[in-house]
Amino acid sequence: MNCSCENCHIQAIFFKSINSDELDEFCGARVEKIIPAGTTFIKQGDKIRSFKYLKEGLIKLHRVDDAGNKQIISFGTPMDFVSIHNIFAEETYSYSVTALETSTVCIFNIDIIKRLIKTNGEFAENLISTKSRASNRILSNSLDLISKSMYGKVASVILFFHEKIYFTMGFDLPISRKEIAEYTGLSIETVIRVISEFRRDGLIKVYGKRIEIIDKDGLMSIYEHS
Amino acid sequence: MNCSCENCHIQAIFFKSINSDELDEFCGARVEKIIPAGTTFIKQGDKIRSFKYLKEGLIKLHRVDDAGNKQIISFGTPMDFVSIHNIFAEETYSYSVTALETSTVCIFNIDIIKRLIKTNGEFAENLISTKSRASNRILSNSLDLISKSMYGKVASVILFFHEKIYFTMGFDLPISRKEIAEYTGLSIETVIRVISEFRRDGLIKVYGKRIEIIDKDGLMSIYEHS
DNA sequence: TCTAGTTTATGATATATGTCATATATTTAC
DNA sequence: GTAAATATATGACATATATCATAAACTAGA
Repeated sequence: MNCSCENCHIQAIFFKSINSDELDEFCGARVEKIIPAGTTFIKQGDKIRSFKYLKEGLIKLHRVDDAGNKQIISFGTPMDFVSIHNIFAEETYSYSVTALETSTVCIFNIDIIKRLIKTNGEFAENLISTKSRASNRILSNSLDLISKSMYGKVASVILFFHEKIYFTMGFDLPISRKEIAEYTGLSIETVIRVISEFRRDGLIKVYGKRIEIIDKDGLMSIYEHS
Repeated sequence: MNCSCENCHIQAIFFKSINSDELDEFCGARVEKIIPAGTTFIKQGDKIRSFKYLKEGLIKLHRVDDAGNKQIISFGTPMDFVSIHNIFAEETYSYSVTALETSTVCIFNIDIIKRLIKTNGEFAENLISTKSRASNRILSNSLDLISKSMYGKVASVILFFHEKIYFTMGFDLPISRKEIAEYTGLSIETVIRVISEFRRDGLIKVYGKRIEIIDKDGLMSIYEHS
């Protein structure tokens, strides 16, 4: 068992600073796990016992806030290092992680990561950069939502899946209207109504979860001008 | 010039891992600067040339988003390390920093920090923890705002300054109604109206910027139940 | 195949929030 | 100290958004 997977972003981005001895130690303790869509494989409140990396698939970060409201924090692709947001700050996870599509997760020994930080300065620097960029991205998306109207919020979700995940004009939304509501802070009915309005205005076509973007400039203009 | 300031959080929290030789090198290049209230000492888009730490005072992080809207990201006390959110992720700042009260900032050579990360593993680990906790706090506040009504949003601002900054029932708000609007995503008029309503309902007393909390439980209940 | 549950959808209506107008109070610039 | 700018405040009104009700479409499981 090693880390020689061809498409592994960890290798490309994260461990360019690791020498082959370190890589062997690191990957010797690696476990690869396939997570079926819909499975919650990290639970808010659980003790952090390992370092998890999304090798393939699509996941959502979500939490229950102090008032008991369910809330989606962000959506993640293999470019994101699933468990890095909490791992060095807290003993337990402050969010849950659920697979939206069948996903592959690599599970590493957390002590080896911590030892690497201490012994390999370049690794530490790369980890800090990667972590910073990932959390800046999440924060920026969250801040965007605060100041936008329901149209801007829903447009931002559609554009996110188009521009960051699927890259095509037509795609199947991997989340329900209810999840869009949990992400944007809108009510379900408002989300559905805005989608219907986008459809009536010829911005998108909708067939259940299937979305086809017809007027991308129009959507972007709505997103930008709230 | 050294780092022997008695109340320095950097020493207590951040540099417990630094030996005296490293401390000398680190602090030899330190510059201390007094920032008058209202001064913007980090500007969004500026190249990151130094590592800045808030020794004393109160600051706000703010940005102009892609659509050109002014937005306040968070408020910071000396417990926050001002420039760590961007420093290892980007070449330039993605936010501005302005003093809300007269503040003292310690400015360190950024290359020395980067060298310390590479040569001192414990320092690197402490930096990662500190940074994680700070950005988790900011994100959590931002997520809280997304799902709350105007009452919850304004209550959260009042409770923040009471519980995190001044600790007394009576205090002077360090920000204007307009800034509360920029932080919460509400309009100025809505912020003013909600504050007036809290006053009429006997939750707070208001004399311009002066706030006195009369019914803290009531405020917290509003915050929690939206 | 049927039933129960969930998801999507829409209308009617109530409430929350924004916009525009205006007035007073406060701060800033000269 | 005065004028101009900014901040606070409130009313009237328009628009955005939530809530409640209902129904059709779509799953999941027996």
